[in-house]
Amino acid sequence: MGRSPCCEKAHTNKGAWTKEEDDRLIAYIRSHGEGCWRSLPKAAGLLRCGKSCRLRWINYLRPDLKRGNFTEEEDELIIKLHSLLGNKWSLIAGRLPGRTDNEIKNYWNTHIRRKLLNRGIDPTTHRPMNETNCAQEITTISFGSGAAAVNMKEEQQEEEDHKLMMIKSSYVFQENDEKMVMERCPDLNLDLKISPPHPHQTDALKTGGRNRGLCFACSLGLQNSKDCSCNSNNGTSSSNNGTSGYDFLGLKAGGVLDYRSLEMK
DNA sequence: AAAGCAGACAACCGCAAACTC
DNA sequence: GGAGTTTGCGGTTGTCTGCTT
Repeated sequence: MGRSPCCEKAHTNKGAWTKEEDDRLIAYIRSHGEGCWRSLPKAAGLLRCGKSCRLRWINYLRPDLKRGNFTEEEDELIIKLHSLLGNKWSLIAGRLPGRTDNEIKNYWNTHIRRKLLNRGIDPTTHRPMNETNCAQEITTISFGSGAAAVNMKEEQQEEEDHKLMMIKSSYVFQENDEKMVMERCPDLNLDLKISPPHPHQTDALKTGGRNRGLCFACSLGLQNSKDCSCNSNNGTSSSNNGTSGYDFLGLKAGGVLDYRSLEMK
C-alpha cells in the first residue's frame, strides 16, 4: 500500500502566500500554539496543506526570526559549521539564532559557495581546489582488483570502522584530532558543555518529532554505531531531568549534547 | 522601452525517521 | 512486529526583481 498524500491536493492553494493567509496562520498559532500541522489548515480555515503551513511559519512568520543581511561573523560561522557538519542545515541553523535552515541553505548556495570558490576553496570539502583534485586522483587509484576476494562481513566492518574513523577525525574528541580540527577552525570553540535541551528539542518532545534529545552519534546518523549510547528512551529521560548520560567517542557526560554550545571564542 | 539574463529566495517535493495503533 | 501516519530535512524548482544589452 502506498503512502497517503499529505493533503487533498485538489482543494489546496499553492504558490505564494497572501497577506490574509499569513494573518490567519499567525492568529491561529498565537491562540492555539504550534503542533498538529496536519489538522491546522482546516482548523485555521486555510486552503493549504499542513506542510506548507509549517514551512511558512518556520521560515517566514515566526516572531523570533532575524530578517536582513547576514553579518560577516555569521558568514564565517556558517562556513566553519558547514566544514564540520556538511549540509546539515538544521543543525547549522540551530547555532544561528533567528536564522532558518532554509535561509541558510539559500544563502549558502547563492553567496557563500561563490565566496569560497573565489578564495580557491572547494565548498564541498573545504579544502584548496588543487588539493581536492589530488585527493580524488588518489581515491581512484587506491581501489584495487583484489576487493572481490574480501569477505563481505569484513568489508562491512571495515566500512563501518572507516566511517567512524572519518567522523572521529572530523569531529574532534581526542587530543590529536582536536589539534587537527583546531588548525582548520582556529577560532571555533568545540568544548562540549551540558545544558538543558534547547527549544527545538523541547518542541520536538511535545509534538513527537524526530529530534528528541539525541546523542551526538545519532544526530550524525550513527544510530547503529557502537559509540552510540542513545536509545529510544534517552531523549525523553534526558529532557525530563537532564541527568541521563551519553558516551560518544570516549567522551562521557551527563545530559544532552546541545549543539548551541559550540561557540565562537 | 523591452527582451534576455542572472541572482535571490520562497515554496514545493520526495524521502526517511519517529510515532501510533 | 508491522502497517499506516505525522513530522522534519535536504534537494530542487518556480517566481520575482534588478541589471544589462
